[in-house]
Amino acid sequence: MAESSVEQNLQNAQDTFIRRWGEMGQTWGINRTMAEIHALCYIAGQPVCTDDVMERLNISRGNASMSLRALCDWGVIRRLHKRGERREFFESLSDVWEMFSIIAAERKRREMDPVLETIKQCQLMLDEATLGKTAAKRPDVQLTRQRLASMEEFVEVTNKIFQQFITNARSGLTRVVKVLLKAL
Amino acid sequence: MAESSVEQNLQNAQDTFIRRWGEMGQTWGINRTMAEIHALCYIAGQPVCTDDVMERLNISRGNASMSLRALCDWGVIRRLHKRGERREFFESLSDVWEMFSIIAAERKRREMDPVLETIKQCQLMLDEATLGKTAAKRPDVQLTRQRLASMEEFVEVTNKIFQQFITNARSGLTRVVKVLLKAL
DNA sequence: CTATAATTTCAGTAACATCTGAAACTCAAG
DNA sequence: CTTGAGTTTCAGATGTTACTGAAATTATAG
Repeated sequence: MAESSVEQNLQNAQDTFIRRWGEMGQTWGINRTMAEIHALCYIAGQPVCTDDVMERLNISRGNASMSLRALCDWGVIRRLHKRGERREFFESLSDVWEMFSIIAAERKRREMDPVLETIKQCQLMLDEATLGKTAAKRPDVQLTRQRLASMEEFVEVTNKIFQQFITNARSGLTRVVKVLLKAL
Repeated sequence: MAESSVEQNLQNAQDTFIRRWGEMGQTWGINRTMAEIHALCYIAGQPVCTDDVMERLNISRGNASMSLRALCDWGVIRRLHKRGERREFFESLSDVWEMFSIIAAERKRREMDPVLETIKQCQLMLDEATLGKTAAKRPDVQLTRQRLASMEEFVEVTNKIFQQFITNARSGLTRVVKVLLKAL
């Protein structure tokens, strides 16, 4: 096969992947462009510069700059200086598990922890010390307390699972996964 | 404590929970209002009608109607007729694990499965049969193939874990979780 | 059938998120 | 210092999603 055609096939395969990753990101609350930039850095497998991103995804310099910064803040890509180059380059982490772990940690901190705190707070509003013994026994109060407790248990367990993935990302994640899968 | 005050405390605790749940939903790609309606149905612990939802969350009839329907479509709340009542009521599933499992199943189907399919498709574009033996050996092609493979493995494993949660939601989820937690 | 309660639909609007492009800034080399 | 490649910032434009309210539809009771 001719050189140029190979080039094109490669480009094609990468673009297909990038698009899909962007779509998925969107439904998980990450904006399409950011997800696409990340996918590009990942699939390229080598450092890319701002202009690469702009051309490849057809976006403005401003957008590229802001999104690249945000991805660096998340920690899923890294800034990289090349000797004798004025431009900055960016490269993705190569370990998918590590990327996942970084994202999971952040989302746990930002979303699950606050929910847990809120539930505890709600429970406090409805305990005997606040309402008095008689009021705390009302069926409607009991019901709400029970639902809060179930939800708390759920979030608590999910939290622990997340935590395990996070702390085991680098070294023994495969072990964790294997245990889980074998047990099922 | 006076009756009215108890009422108010209960309302307050519920509202706090509802708000937080709505905020969390938003960052997970579920719109705030839908998440809030679901939270209301869940925390109320008893059937609520459209007007309850409208008053409690201060939204229009149209919005309430559409969102309630969507939640029914998801399967996390159910329509309910009361004898001699013209209005329709809605109640949430009470088992948090079951709700999670329903949502997980749907998201797996809608988001993870297509990603897997796309990755396989990309790999096909870059295999020997398509590119020829020489081209397939180019370092850039090899690199992309390697990255696709890593990502595929990750999604595949995640998929299996999801699947296990889904199929074990009703009966033995606690077992699954226990095994996982003990192993960590 | 008619009257009426409840629900659904949807066009228009409001609110929000994202993106652009140009100006301001940074910094290394001369 | 000056120059210019490279980067960042942000006001305004654009695009997207969510919401309202009123009209159309459906369902129930008499």
